Amino acid sequence: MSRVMPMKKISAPAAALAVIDVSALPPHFEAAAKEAAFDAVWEKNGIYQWDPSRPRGETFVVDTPPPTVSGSLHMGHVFSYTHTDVIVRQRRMLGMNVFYPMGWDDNGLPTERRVQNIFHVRCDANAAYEPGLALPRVGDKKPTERPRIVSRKNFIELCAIVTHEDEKAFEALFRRIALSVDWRQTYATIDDRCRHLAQLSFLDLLEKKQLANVEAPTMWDVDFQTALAQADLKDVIRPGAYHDIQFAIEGSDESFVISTTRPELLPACVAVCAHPNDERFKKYFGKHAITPIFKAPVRIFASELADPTKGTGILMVCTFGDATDVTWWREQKLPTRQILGKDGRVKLVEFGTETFPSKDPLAANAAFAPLVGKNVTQAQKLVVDLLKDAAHSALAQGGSAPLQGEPKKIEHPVKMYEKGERPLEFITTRQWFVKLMPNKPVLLEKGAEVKWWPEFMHARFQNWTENLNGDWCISRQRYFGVPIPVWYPVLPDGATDHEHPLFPTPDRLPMDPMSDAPKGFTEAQRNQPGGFTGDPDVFDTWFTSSLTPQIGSHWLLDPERHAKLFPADIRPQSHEIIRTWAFYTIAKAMLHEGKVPWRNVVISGWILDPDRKKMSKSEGNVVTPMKLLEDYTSDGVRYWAASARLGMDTAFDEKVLKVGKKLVTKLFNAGKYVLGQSIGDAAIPSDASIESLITSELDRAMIHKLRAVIEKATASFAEFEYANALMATEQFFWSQFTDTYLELVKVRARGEGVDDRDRVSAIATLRLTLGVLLRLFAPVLPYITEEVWSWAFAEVRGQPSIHHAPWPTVTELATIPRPADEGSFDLAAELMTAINKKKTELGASTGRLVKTATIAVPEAKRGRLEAVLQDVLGSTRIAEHTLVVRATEGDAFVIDAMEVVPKEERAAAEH
RNA sequence: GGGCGUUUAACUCAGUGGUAGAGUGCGACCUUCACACGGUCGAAGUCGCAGGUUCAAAUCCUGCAACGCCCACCA
Repeated sequence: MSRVMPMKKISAPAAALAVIDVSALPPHFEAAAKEAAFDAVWEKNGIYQWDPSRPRGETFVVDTPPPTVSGSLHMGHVFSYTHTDVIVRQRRMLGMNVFYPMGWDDNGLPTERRVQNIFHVRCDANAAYEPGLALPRVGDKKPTERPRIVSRKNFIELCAIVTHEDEKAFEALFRRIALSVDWRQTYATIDDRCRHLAQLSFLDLLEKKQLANVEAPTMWDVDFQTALAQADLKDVIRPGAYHDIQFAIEGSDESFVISTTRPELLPACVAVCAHPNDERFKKYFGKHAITPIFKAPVRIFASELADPTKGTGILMVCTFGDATDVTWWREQKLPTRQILGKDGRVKLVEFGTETFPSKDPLAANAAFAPLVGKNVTQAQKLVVDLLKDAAHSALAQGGSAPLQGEPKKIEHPVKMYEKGERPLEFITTRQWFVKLMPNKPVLLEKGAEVKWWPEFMHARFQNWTENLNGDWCISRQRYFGVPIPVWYPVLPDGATDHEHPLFPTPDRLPMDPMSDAPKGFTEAQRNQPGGFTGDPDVFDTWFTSSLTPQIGSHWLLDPERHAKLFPADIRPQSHEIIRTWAFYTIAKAMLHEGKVPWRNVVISGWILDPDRKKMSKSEGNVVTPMKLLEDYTSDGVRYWAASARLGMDTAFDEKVLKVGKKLVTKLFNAGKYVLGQSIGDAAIPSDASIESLITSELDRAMIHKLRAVIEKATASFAEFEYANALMATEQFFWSQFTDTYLELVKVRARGEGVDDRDRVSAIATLRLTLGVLLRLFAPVLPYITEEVWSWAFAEVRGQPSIHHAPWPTVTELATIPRPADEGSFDLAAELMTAINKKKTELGASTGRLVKTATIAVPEAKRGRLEAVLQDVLGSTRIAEHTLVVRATEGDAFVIDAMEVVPKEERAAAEH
């Protein structure tokens, strides 16, 4: 149904200037109703759909970040997703075939944790599957009984229930904020296609010899009981204490003191180490030391890595206290004395054996026995107590207590899993690794091939890549994830043969080695001597997430589609996951195809709360979006997001939302005014174009300023600086268009005392400018611009949705002659301001009629003023005027005298 | 310890060599025929600090400080 009123005699330009029935419009923009209605229309008309038939060159591919479906969205999501959408909408208007998919990251520990809490369950991979198991939700109160044990399959089903609900809620919000996603192009990181592609990725890396399966000390979280990669870590400053412990030199009565923060690892001590140039300890290198309590002989060696200024300058190497211990263990080929189990508790070991030698096994075992089963904190207390006992001195001849003095409290950084609560341990386990260390130079090269916006974010990538200190551990001992597609033969003696893993052929993917049998075996042979066993692990979630460009393009599953969608054009993301998501995605694309995954990385900043802290769920300072969307409209919220420049952290500020809402209202009203202006009885040649009707100097001068805005906005968008484009457009719209131009031409548009030609020129200019401004605003304000567009432009221009209308160009305006004087518009505005100022000084409103005014005009402006003077006098309602040409200060207009119509006379004068 | 970013009006932020800007807030005035979810006018800043380059510096260089982020080897 059209809002455009029927015209009597329709010519092309007359139709373009058709009047809308203003009285049919509501007094205000009914945002909530319109948002829902437009979403439905856009969906029905498929205006955000990617067209696979168009060539790559016309396509704009987005590698959308799949949000972690974690229950609720906050303003941080709205913020960064809007940035992407604004860019995408502008590219679509440029005529590009946009591929804008949406994914859901439902893999991983956060989901597991939530499911455990929601249903109060724990997963046991060995538990039997219970078909049709339905469990109640436990709610918020902490249940007292133990969690119910469920099988891996049941657990995954519960995860699916929870994530699916979350996806619905996310989609609803994303639609509300008008993300122009092609909702046919969705995926979840646990779905068949993603599992398929992740497993294909694994097989491809295997074929390219970029994988390793090794048993080695690995960073381990004792709570989650899984291996971790460097990127999963955070440093946390924690309290600790230096414990000074006396060691003896074997076969002498000499001793030295080491300083350690981890005395509980004393039984795991395998060596002692100092700097090669350290005169204090030079004499000991090559000899053996004896540990206190356990009386283990350990090598004393020299290493550049030892810092003579730290502690006492000499330190104990344990298996494993930290990453340096691992380095020394490897370089020095030290023995392994693992005392911590996967659960982070001390496990039973026996002293006086080859692995745990001791000069006094009886005493050592007696001292060790109470430690068994204790966690690190408890064990430390017990060991410290033992060290206070002189009987445990390392010295053969006996001595004082091994612990010298009181422990010295310190604060030091400790490596922890980013989602964990206890420090990591290094525990020897068998894991799969992707080789990164040998590929560092190529990775840096690829990182430089990608354009980073803002550019300085590239430094983060370089920094991280240069400092990488290990390969990528991709196996996780979890349940909810993509299974690693591997089996191992079980030898006749029942041992697992890790040296000869069995892999599925690609045609069997996606698969789960825990329920599928390898070729040549039957399910009955699972875990039997001479049979096989499945790898129970799943991939690191980043192993799948790092394939998002390939997931969108279907990669090996559809090479033709892949060629059209890979590499992507932009990867939008936030800066804290450069080391993970950006890094791993670059690594995968490089390892698989020697390519970069995308041409541009566009980095959004963070939303900070008013105290400038990152807004995050764990901080409890989250502002929920729904209320704000209701109060300020989606466009208002999007305005706020689009006001922040790329990469800049922004404090959340409701004032900016308010400004956004005001802009929406202003567009509604300005649109209503412009489209309600009638040309009256003016006759328009039927062969005239709307551009050719623009004949007045002021109008041409206004159009000329509009050209500059189009150029500025277009250039800004090319560099993803949507905020600059918005600012330029907004500034022009508000101060030049509504506050100035609209006021200057109102009288002329009404046809008061002017000829038809000038009246039509004003209306044509209003229309044309509104049409351009709406399109310039459309990427940021999709709802209000679509609304105003629908009143007339949609029909007149034959472009039903503004979001498929062409982005404005100066070429559109090429047929409109330049103004005789480019300064005409500013000159008119300047005089209007001077008159308004005078009225304000007189206490009169700007709309008050002026009987007479005497205006001092500087000589230089006199001639130039001629062409726009009538518009100024009309808009300022000056009935009689006298121009006095004279010099003024700063060549400004000066109102020498003004007589306004008194209030009481006004009513009479008006009619 | 290394790197990056930020520092401009009360607040949120533009401004990369040429007379300090916007919006909000504040003050005064204005029921005006698109809009009071409005309009007009106004007050308000040693551009973090100290040096330097230049005819000229918020802008370029050097140093420092505060705040934030990323990274680093937990003895």
